[in-house]
Amino acid sequence: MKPTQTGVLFTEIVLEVFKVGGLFNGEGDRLTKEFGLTSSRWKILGAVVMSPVPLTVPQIGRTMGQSRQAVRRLVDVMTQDGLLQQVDNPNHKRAKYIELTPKAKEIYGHLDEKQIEWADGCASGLTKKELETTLTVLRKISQQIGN
Amino acid sequence: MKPTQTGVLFTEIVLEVFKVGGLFNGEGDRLTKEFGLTSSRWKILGAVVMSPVPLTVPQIGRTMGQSRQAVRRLVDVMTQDGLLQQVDNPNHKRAKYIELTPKAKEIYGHLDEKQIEWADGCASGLTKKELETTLTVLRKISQQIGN
DNA sequence: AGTATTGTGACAATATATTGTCAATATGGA
DNA sequence: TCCATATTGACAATATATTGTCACAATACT
Repeated sequence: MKPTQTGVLFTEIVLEVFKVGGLFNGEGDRLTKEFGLTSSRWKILGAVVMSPVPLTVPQIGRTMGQSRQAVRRLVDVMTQDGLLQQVDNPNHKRAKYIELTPKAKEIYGHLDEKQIEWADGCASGLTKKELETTLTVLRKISQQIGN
Repeated sequence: MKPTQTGVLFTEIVLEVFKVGGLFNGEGDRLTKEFGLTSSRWKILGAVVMSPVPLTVPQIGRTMGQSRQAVRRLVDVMTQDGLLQQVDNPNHKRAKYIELTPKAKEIYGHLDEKQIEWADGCASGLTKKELETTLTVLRKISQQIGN
């Protein structure tokens, strides 16, 4: 079987996504270091902050495209570290709602500032249209694969 | 500080890259399962196959945007499994060249077939132009962050 | 109501990956 | 040549993440 033109392009995108993902993780670690966080823990905070409704651990996992066990572990560590609270969920006896502590909210605010500067820097040299197309394509891929 | 329009877009792309990366990894694991491989090990094979010149472990790492230690570990395991050979490098006493064994070459061929079908499926519904823009943007990001 | 299916926490095993350190090897420049 | 710097393998510690299993809780369906 011969690859189609778009198929080849797609393969190259896959490899580049892996690479860029690794680089983003490194950048996230760098930005969060002064607050004693990591890229992964920051992402947990982000998922909780962004959601309009309170989230449980498995829901955070689904938002991030990760297993509930991976999120479970991070949430437990971050609860120990005084960044998250697990509060009762009236709709479910076992699955608690996850909330940021005041300490975490403050840190998240600082990080948001830094992240905005960083993102602006990264996005310079790229047009709005290019970025929109990229986001659209990535989201379509995400949906197609299964989410 | 207020985020720029492109900055916000960029942030969304970051999150989507993480998600899609995870999904790609899952797909890679699925495709390679019947050959006893994983996504990560397949990527090692790909890096070696694609390169026009023989590569050392750290060079594979740089190609993939990964630490040499991560690649080192996989290469050692795969050598044990009879997939890779580490041959003398006339230019360096310690850093050997990494080669595929015949067994690995055969598996890689089969995987390439499967991957082409998969990529074609994923790319359907996306135009060539969209994919090209996406690849270009991701590569620019990769370069900008530092690679 | 009763039952089958799904979702969840807890726990364990394993895979993947980064960071750090040290000694040996290369490399580039005075 | 000599020396400072960078690269590499070896080893260790730690972080991240998936898969699997089990018991319990919630849900859907009859």
